[in-house]
Formats: sequence, structure tokens, C-alpha cells
Amino acid sequence: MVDKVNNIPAGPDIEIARLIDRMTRRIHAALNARAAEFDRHRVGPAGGILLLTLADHEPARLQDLVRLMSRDKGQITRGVQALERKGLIARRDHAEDARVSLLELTDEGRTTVGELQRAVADALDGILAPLSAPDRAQLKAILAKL
Amino acid sequence: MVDKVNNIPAGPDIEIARLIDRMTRRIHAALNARAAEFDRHRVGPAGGILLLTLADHEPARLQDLVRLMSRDKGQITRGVQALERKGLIARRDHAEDARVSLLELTDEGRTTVGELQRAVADALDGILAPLSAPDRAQLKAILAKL
DNA sequence: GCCGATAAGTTGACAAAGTCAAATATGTGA
DNA sequence: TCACATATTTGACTTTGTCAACTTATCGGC
Repeated sequence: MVDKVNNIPAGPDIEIARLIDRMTRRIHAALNARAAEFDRHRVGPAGGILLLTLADHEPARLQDLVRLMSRDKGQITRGVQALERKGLIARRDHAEDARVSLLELTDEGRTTVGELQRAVADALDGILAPLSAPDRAQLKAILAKL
Repeated sequence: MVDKVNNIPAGPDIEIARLIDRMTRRIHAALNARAAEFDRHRVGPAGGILLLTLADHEPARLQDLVRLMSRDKGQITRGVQALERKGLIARRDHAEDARVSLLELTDEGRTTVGELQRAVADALDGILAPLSAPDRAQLKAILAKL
């Protein structure tokens, strides 16, 4: 593809950005549409991703989530506080460094994560339907390289 | 990969969602960090995507952008208004349907699009660096199927 | 031609996310 | 001990996103 405006061979990359944007939105819309069915605790998209991420990296420090989720540390702080208030996450102190607190899921949090995982898997299944199994594997492999 | 919590073979799909989220954020961050260098009109991310999309589908009706960008129509309305005020977009009436207005880039808008394209291409180039050319092509092809 | 249903845009009121800088409390190394 | 780096928190603010109501217009019958 060629840059229509300046005839620079911009390559397909800029198109990739738009496709990614669109896909993000589709996932978001699909989940949002059914949120009432599974988001009992009203954790929302932000809280949901936080829980899913924590589930895979437990126990994690706040800073880990900042890195893993590429979000502002203030956002994570507040996101964690909200989930703590709902009883889905608990903290404990780090043995050697008093500055950090380690985050873990509570039992209720773990249950919630299970529900979220099912919901996300379902939603993605619909969205990724046009892809063959090898395509999906390939997509994941390529994204994982980044 | 297996669901740690419930031992459900959730498959790689849920991981894809997280990878997509991460990539979105990286693109955003990369562009945001250098926005001062190219975003003379302060169109921001939203305005930027709108301009880029319009550039590829000119002339477009507002509804087209809603569909192409998967955004709320109210958002598009306001986004267009903002870009109109900055003189980057112009409207004209649709010949057969008085309800729709057709959107086009102004000359200044076209210049801006060129700058944005360069910036996005640069940013993506950095982010996609770990991928081989065939990988990039494949990624784009797979995303395009969705 | 008139009517109800529908579509394109617009607007308003809010809720949710993201950005940025400053502040607090701890660790670390010269 | 002192300068400096790190982890987390907080505050103020901007940008996006969501939802529903509302205005014009078009369309398909009748």
C-alpha cells in the first residue's frame, strides 16, 4: 500500500495500527454488551484486565502490574484500591522491602477471575471466528514477539 | 496454555486479548511521547485516527466513520466538529439525501495527515522491529480477516 | 399526498480512563 | 549520614466513552 498523500511507501504498518484499534474496540464492545451477565462486582474493563493479569502473576507487586499492563502507576494504585474494597484482592507486606505490598486474589477474586476468563474467551471466540486454528496460533505467536 | 484457576483449557485466545491491549498501549505511548513534534494542531489521538481514516475513505459521511472506527456517533460528531474548527475538515451536502453531510479534508488537513502518517509509521516501525517482513505481512493479513 | 417507522446527525449529562506532577516513605551506595 | 533512586499514593485535570433524548429527512405503504 502506498501513502495516498505523499506517495511515500509507508508500508502496511500504519494499516496494522488501525486494525489493532478496531479489534480492541470490538473486544471491548462485545464484552461491554454482556457485562451485565458476568460482571457481578462491576469491576469494569479496567478492573477486569487487572484481575486477569494478577491471576497470571500472583503474587505481584503494584509495579509489576504497571509494567505488565503498560498503565500509569496512579491508575494501578486506584484500580487496586477499588478491587480491594470489593474484596477481590488482598495485600500483604513484602518481607524485605517495606515499600512494596504484594497483591493476591482472594477466594472471591479467584471465582471472579474464572467468570471473567469464560466471558473473555466467549467474546473472543466470536470475534476470532473467521480465523482458522493455525491463524489464531500464528497471530498469538507474532504478537508475543512484541 | 491452561486456565490456572479452573483448569479449563481456555486456549490461547484470552492471551491474544491481553497482547492486543498491550500493543495498543505501546502504540499510544510511543505517539504520545512525541506528540509535541508532529501534532501541531493538537488533534490528539482521537482526532488523528479520525483524520487518517477519513484520508482513506474520502469523501465519507459521518456514519461511515462511525462504522469504520467503531465509535459512538456522538463521539464522531464532536470529533468532526473539532477538526472543522481547526480547518482540517470541510463538509458539503449530499446531493440526494439532505440528512447526510459529506466530509473531506482541507488542504491543511491533507498536510496534517501526511505528518501523522509519517509519525505513526515511525512509531510502528520501532514497535514492530522484532518482526520480520513476512511476519508483519502475516500479521496484517490475519488482522484484516477480522 | 399523508403516516408511521427508520436513519443521519446533534446534543446533553455523566462515568470511566488516562496524564502529569508533587508528596511520602523506604532502600542504597559512597 | 547524605544524596539519590524506588514504590506507592494522591490531587487536579483532560480526554474518551456511554446512553438516551431530540431534530430533520427519507422511505414504504396506503
